[in-house]
Amino acid sequence: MLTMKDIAREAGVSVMTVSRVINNVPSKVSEETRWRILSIIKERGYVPNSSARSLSSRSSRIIAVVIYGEGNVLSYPYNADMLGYVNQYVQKRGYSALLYTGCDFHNMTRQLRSWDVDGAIVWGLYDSEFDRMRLDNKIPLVFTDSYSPMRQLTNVGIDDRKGGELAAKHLFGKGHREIAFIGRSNDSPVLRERLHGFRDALEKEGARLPEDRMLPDNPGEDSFRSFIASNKNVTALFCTSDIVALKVIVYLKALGLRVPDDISVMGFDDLEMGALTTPALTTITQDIELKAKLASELLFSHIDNPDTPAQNITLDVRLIERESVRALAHPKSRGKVVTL
Amino acid sequence: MLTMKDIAREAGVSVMTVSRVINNVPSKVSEETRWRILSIIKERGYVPNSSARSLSSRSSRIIAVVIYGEGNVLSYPYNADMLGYVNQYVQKRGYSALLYTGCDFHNMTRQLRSWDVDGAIVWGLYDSEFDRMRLDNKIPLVFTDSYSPMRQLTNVGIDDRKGGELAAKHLFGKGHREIAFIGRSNDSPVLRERLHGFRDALEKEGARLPEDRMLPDNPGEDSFRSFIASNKNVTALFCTSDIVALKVIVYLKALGLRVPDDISVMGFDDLEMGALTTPALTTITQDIELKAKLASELLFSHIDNPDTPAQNITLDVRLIERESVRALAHPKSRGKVVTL
DNA sequence: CTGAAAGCGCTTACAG
DNA sequence: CTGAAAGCGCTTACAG
Repeated sequence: MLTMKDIAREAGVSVMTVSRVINNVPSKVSEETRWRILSIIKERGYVPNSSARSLSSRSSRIIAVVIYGEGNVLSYPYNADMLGYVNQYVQKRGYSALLYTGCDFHNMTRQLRSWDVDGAIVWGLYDSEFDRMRLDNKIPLVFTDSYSPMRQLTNVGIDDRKGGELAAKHLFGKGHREIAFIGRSNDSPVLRERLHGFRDALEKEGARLPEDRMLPDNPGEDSFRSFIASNKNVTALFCTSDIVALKVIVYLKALGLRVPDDISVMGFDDLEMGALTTPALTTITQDIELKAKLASELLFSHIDNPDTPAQNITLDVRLIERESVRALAHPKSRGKVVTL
Repeated sequence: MLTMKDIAREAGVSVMTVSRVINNVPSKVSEETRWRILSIIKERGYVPNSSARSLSSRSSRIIAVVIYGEGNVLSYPYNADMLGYVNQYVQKRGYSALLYTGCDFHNMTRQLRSWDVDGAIVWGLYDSEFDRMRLDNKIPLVFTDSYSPMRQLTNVGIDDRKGGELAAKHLFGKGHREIAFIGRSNDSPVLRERLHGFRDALEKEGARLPEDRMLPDNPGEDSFRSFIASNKNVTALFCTSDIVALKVIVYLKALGLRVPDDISVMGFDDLEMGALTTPALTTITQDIELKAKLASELLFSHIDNPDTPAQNITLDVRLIERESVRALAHPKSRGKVVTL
């Protein structure tokens, strides 16, 4: 391996001078020696050793991206998109991204510590886990979509409650009164917020969302089928993710129900694929790239200046109307009534 | 930061003994001291510093995952899926995954060298780049989907040619004679193979694929529109990726053409979303998880034993018939002829 | 079974 | 503008 010492010897200087040139310490090396050293470095293809650098400077220039979840979390397009954008910002700043996925909390913390990462961007956990994560690590942490009540936590989220409201108002405005919610969860504060926004807006309009009109986050085909069978007058479904919405549409098709002619379906996330399906999905959109950008920028400002105050940013959401929700001529009617 | 020295002092031993316990050097430490040291480590939450370890042992236990491409490469589900699986295998082996995406060849090589990665899994490049990548780096490299003619290159790919053949036979078998190919590329050997397999099989059946029946990999809506306008008797399209197939279906819909009633469409990749659309996509499937697994295993066997011979593995592909291809009653007819 | 010494490739802090 | 010394936290190689 080519080391700084080799470059120094060839240039006839000490390693310190080479180090200064590499780290661009301003006006501490004469232009002439700087140039000479630079050309030797280039010629030899010398690359400084990051481990040595990390060890002596106590800064690894590594950012960990932690996605908490089971199985292949990247097969969920939202996670993949986020990671892709975050990684771009991390690289642009000259840092390296270390990927960690899984549910092994202990192992995760070990990784962050052993590599002495300069910071981490984290998502996929629930409240208490976020907190534990913060307490276990003294490095700058930026969370995404956390609803932890803890103070001093830097987070970038979206207005999940408003997303739920927008969905409710849209469906109601299209004449729907008998509506079901697919995405009930006791664990996920994100889904809880979407539910509350949705239910409150519905009640404000004079409609209701009883307990038996809710299905869990990712229902199997069987439970979905019996749900539909016992809720024959439901005319619209709000799913808290696009993936679930698309699955539900497939289930409905198997039941002989057409979307949106027989029943309307809404999603949440605005994944690219939602625009490519038939019918194209009406959904709630969030700006994933902006979220990734802000999370990265917040992290770097904490790294550059540890006194940066904690911030909790909430990004706006918007409704994207496409084709999967139909305007109801006669509220309360479902069935093969074609309205064109 | 807590160091080995701290643990050693507290246990009343030298750092060497602590090191031996941590690295599980067999039967070199008495059970009693081992146990004492272990409990102190646990109690204090000591985690060895990976940079120091890497520096002195000349093994970083880092695997780089390099995805060559512009923009957010992870918004393409295939890349995301692969990365997710590879990362799982890397973590399972106790290694860390460093992610590198982009097109900056020079920068990429610097990263691999500066972190002294133990190996890398690479995809997304074209032939000559694969070769340069190999020559520039002396670390174990496993490629994916490379058609580099170079010897001594370890690669896991799929039978792209057979994929093209399967598509051609399927469309022909369904009565299609006037068929177009969407995925022409001068750069990508993968697409070239799919084309050759497709065209050869078509010609063997007695059909033809003239030059003006081909469109580039990711055609814009305008060029696609004029292509369709000037090829009115085409009854089926074979797209070399599912994403393109789904986009094409949207374009067709905008033109008032229904899939598969008016025109049939096939994809390639078998992305999860292809099963969730209407019509569900008929496509060529590959086992991404297996590809990731084999690539990881090959890499680790090269890391563990540098004398492992280079291998080039080709995985099989299969046709998945869903709904986007229609059986033609009367070959050469296109239009609003409903056949039910 | 255990330890003292040297060294991995850098940077920090000090001196000139 | 330049350099000699010390040290970052480990492991390797040797000695006992």
